[in-house]
Amino acid sequence: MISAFETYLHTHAGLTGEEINRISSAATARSIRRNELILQEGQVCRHKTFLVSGLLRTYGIVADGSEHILQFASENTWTLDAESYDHQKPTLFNIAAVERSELLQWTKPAFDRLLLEIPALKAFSEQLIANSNHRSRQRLFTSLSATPEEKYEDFVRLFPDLLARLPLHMIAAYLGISLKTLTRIRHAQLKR
Amino acid sequence: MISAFETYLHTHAGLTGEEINRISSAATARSIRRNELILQEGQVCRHKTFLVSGLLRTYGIVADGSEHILQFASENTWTLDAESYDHQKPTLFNIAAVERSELLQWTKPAFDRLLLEIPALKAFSEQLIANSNHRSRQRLFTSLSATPEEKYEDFVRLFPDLLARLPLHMIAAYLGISLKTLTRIRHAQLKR
DNA sequence: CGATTCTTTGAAAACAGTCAATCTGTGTGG
DNA sequence: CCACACAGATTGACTGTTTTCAAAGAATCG
Repeated sequence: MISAFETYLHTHAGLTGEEINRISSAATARSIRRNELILQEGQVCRHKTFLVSGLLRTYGIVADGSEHILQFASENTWTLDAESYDHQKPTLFNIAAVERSELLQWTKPAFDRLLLEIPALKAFSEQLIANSNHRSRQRLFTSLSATPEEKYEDFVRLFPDLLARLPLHMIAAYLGISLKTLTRIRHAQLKR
Repeated sequence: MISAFETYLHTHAGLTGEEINRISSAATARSIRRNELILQEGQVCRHKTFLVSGLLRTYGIVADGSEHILQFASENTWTLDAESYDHQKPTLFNIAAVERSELLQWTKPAFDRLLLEIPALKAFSEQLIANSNHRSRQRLFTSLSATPEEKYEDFVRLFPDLLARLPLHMIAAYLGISLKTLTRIRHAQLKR
């Protein structure tokens, strides 16, 4: 489990073996079951999480009880609620496992220390943040401008691998459309 | 015009006078008229821009010709297309003046040098990026979960000062609703 | 002051959402 | 190993809202 992470760091961040060891050994491994929460509304996000295997979703619940999904995270990606983590204040969102998942986690003090000690990790981190912002900006634009059908096609294009792993109601909650509309779209596409 | 910027840096970034001078003197001042573009789809975003006065909007145009607004920037805020700026590649968006505006601009090489030379500026920069990400995540969530009426109320709450400065069709393009719906909402609220 | 831009309104059509029932497949516990 | 329960998917009928198209009046910019 650690080794999958080390391979990831090696190929994506270009760190030295010694640096990678330092980062790995500061992590705690953890395994969670389907539907288990790693962050709950009202709590403070105390860890940075790397997903070795499995699938997580970040979602919020509004007044009428409906769930809306901000993000999916799958193998070899990171997840957290940045706002809550950065300022160590209560979050508005939840992070839960869609599938049984294997995680590595760092507390904020531990990771902050690593960032100071390892400039290349800091640089890699900034790059990840920039990517994540870019994606969220892109998604906001789609959310503003696309029809439900285009949103679905976009999703299929961007996350072909997630399609089979997610129940449709979660895809609908991610796209901001109703489950009914999503089934209608899929039905219409079969005819093509 | 420079002095308004220096006051801003002084109160928000906590830099020394010498650092502030260095930053100011690397900037180019520029004044633009209503509807003038400072970035156009297909171009590379070559500058980081600070808005001394006025109002800008960042928008994209989709296949059917409709305009969707990602962001407004007003006095004492920064604007650019980060994706295009970071990688110096063509942008998908446009940035145009809603009102006559006064800008300060830095080229990427110039600003990158400042970031290296002035660690406090780097830190301040990271903070601005984090804030902007947080806002865009928040907005994505609203866009997914709120009704048109809630979106409008949110906008009024967040940007009370912009309300009178923007034509309604731009507010609608920002909220992702039709102009007709926006007028309906406003009409309904008068009755309360 | 003239021209453009902006706002409001109406009528009609399109679309997505809600509610409710049924069907399917999967997995768990007996 | 089977039966049952449960989560997920699909469908139908209906409702309500939003959009589209179009026109006219109001306000604002240059």
